[in-house]
Amino acid sequence: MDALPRLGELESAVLRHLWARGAADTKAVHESLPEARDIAHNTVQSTLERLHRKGLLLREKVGHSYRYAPAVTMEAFRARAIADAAGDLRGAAAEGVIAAFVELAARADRANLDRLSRVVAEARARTARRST
Amino acid sequence: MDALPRLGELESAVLRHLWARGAADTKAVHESLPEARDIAHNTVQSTLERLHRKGLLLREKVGHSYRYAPAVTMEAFRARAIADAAGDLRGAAAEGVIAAFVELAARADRANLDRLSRVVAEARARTARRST
DNA sequence: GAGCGACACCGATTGACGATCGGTGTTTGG
DNA sequence: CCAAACACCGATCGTCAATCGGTGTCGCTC
Repeated sequence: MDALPRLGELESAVLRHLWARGAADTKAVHESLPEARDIAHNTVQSTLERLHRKGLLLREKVGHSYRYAPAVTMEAFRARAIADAAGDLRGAAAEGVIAAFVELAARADRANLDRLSRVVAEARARTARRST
Repeated sequence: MDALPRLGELESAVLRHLWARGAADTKAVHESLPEARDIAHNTVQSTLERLHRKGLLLREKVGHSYRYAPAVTMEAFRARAIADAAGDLRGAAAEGVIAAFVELAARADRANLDRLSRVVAEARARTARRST
């Protein structure tokens, strides 16, 4: 699992759009971009290509144009971004990072403490079953 | 709390060094850099200046040179980086991000499940006390 | 089957920004 | 007062995203 490539503004916007609305071709993406962005069709296409080259989009020929779809879910992407930001998660070094994350999550939404408990329990159950 | 500025390779290395060894002047930082990095004194100085401009380093005149020190702790920096990477952690959107993070942490080190449980419990205790 | 329209692909340009120094001026210690 | 040490300015280079224009190709329509 490589580190995530750096994304530009437009790249992020396009990716967000595809996560929100699912697969789309260049034209659809172009038209759905905020009016503020007065961009040529070509520019959007270049961006889709770049994201495809970076492995963040899958594409499939439909008719004679391409249909692009996210190669990773938004959740997986976020998780990798967090992992990159967090650095080493092994050993004692993980302690501070985990504390920081829990603190942040809890501050954003108290319900996240419950979500964390539940998810941790599920992960434990899964691991236990696998190791049985 | 602004978003963190993007850091280059050398910038990160310098910052890491200052976190590890504490405050230092240009010469000390330069000399402590990996031998592999055959860099001019000037280059290190420019980098220190850039980090200072970005608000990541404090500096104080000592004699006629500067002594640089981190403006934020490594933990605080990491926490902000994670916050930037995680995006919205409120409401249902948090669910996936949390699941992804736990999955990642558990895969890196099984002990992280225990760390998570403990940290979550502590956070809960803290919150409960505060809201009492 | 020729022509047109829709697209993809390639290459060029521009603008940020980090890395890297050289040169110049100033400050400090002897 | 002089020389070494150092900060600061400005220039260059490399990388990379954003942005298009031009060209080639494929499919559909008379």
